[in-house]
Amino acid sequence: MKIGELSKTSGCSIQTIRYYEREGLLSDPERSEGNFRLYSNKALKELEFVKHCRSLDISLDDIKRLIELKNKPEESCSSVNELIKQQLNLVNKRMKELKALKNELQHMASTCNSDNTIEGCGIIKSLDS
Amino acid sequence: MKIGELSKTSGCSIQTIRYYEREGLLSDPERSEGNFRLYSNKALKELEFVKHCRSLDISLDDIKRLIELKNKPEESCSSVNELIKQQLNLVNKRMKELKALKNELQHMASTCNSDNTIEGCGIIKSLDS
DNA sequence: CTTGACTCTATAGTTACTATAGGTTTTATA
DNA sequence: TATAAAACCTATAGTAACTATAGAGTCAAG
Repeated sequence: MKIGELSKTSGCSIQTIRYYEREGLLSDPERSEGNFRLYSNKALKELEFVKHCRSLDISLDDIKRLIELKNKPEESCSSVNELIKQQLNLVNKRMKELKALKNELQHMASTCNSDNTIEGCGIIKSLDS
Repeated sequence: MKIGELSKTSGCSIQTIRYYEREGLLSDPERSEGNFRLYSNKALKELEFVKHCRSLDISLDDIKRLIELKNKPEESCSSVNELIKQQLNLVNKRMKELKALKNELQHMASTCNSDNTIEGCGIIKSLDS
């Protein structure tokens, strides 16, 4: 299939597919006589792997590492595990931050009386302090 | 005070301060004879306002809007309230995403037996599906 | 009067894409 | 068969919010 079809099947934009290729996350596809990219089902699988990783917010660099590891099936998977754990740490950290953030925003919103002028607005006041 | 001192007092890097100035979030400071930026306490307050907003993940564009609103003390503060509510929505949305993400990552981590080879690694398997 | 710390501007790099310009190839229609 | 439209190509620039660098000027201390 050509890139347009791969794009529709995978849900990745054409530009993103070409970008992943440039970044070395997808293997170089065959080319038609007119230099169009030609993809197999294997290529679709590769792309879906990347997509799945991205949906877990794994960075492109880390995805590259995972792909390399995938290609060494005899090695220990402890590095894969390590990577996932680190990702989990990142997520946990970000969640904590977001919780604190949510609390402050909620508190701020509660201090606003919409009939007020900005002069007396509790939100602006709390941002000022 | 000069930019170095402002940087230390505020905890913002010198580059960030200059960047905020370029972006119109800080008013243009006085300059010394040798063209060094000279800041007052008012400037420090301005910077702290921006910093506080950023700690709430409010975008620079939105901060600009808040600053404009701050300078119209007689207007209704409903737009300020609206902005904060939208910010809260963003945060809530992101938190939901992160929760889903965390669940999947945790599940994945649990399928890994560190003594395994990558061949049999549950993490890679679930990323593949 | 020189050294070193500080500051200046302008520019490029970061992440993960998205968008555009300008050109080629393929496919569909007249 | 001619041509127009759709799909594709590469290369480059833009996005957010900074951070880092190069190369130069300024200022205080010894």
